[in-house]
Amino acid sequence: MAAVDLNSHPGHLARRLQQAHHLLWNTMVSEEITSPQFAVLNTLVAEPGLDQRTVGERVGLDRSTIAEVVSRLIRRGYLDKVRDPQDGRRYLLRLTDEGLRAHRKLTVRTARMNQVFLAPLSAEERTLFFSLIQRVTDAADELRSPADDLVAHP
Amino acid sequence: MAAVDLNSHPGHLARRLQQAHHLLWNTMVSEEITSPQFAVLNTLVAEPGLDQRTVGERVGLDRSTIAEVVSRLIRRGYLDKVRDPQDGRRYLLRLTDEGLRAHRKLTVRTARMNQVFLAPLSAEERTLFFSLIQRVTDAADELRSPADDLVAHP
DNA sequence: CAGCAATCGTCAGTGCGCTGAGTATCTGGA
DNA sequence: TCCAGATACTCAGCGCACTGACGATTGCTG
Repeated sequence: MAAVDLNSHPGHLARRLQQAHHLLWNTMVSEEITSPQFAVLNTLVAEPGLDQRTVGERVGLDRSTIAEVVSRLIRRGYLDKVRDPQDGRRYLLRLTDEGLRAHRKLTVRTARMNQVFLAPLSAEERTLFFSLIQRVTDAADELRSPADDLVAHP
Repeated sequence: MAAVDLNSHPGHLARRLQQAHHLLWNTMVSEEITSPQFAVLNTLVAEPGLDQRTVGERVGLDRSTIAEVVSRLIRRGYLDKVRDPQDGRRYLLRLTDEGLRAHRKLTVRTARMNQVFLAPLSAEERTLFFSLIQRVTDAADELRSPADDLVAHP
């Protein structure tokens, strides 16, 4: 009766999009390393020796989740974790050779997968796809921390 | 060095979009009932007495996950579950009065939340947003079960 | 310089999401 | 009629994701 069409609910669509992606990732990229794990490796390729919290911030994972992801990557030998001698609260993260090799292999495969995933869209549509999602996400993120940059002098 | 821009990875963006949505849902809709739980309630408003597997199919949850979601909804008194007298393998699901009330309340709130969530987009952009995501998702889903409808005579 | 607030990380608890293995039930064909 | 395959559900195991509470370390300030 008063039921709603879930296809007009962005949250529902976001979930389905992620599921579809997860499926494709598993078949085309890796069953070992997940997409968030790849994101962590990728961040550490760009900025080796980053601390755990900052890595989490770069890839969009909270302190608890990044801890779990990192511990799995360490368990599998892709990462090293050492205490920061300058600041005993921090752990500094660095890729192992194995981790670097894994990142190289996965970079190729994810590129292929993204091609397949985005195949239904034209070039302009892909650009639109990215920018629409990013605008919505960024706006929602700012609702959490309203105008941090304007409060540099508290 | 060989690091990639994660913002050109649809999987990464999908995850961030869902996170942003989750955040807004918690603050604007409910901390009790989650978005997938609402999807289940909504499906049963439209089609009361559906069996568990079919509900899962409607909202896009596999057999294991729908079982957990349903059990939580039952525990909180929103759902009833009875064996199908016609087919002893099935469980038939039905909303309680409490479940119906919850659905009504959440319908209003989700509508408000979607307004806020999509606020950065114009009307045409919203339409585009929905259709782009849906086209990508549908295409990926078909890679799993290629042309089921053409195999009606195996 | 002593103490207190901020910061980094861990842990417990809850919930979503998937696969693979196992059980009960049903259905169609030899 | 009986059994072999399909179907519905459960359970165990893994992984992502968040909050709130906690302990350790640091750094600022009185």
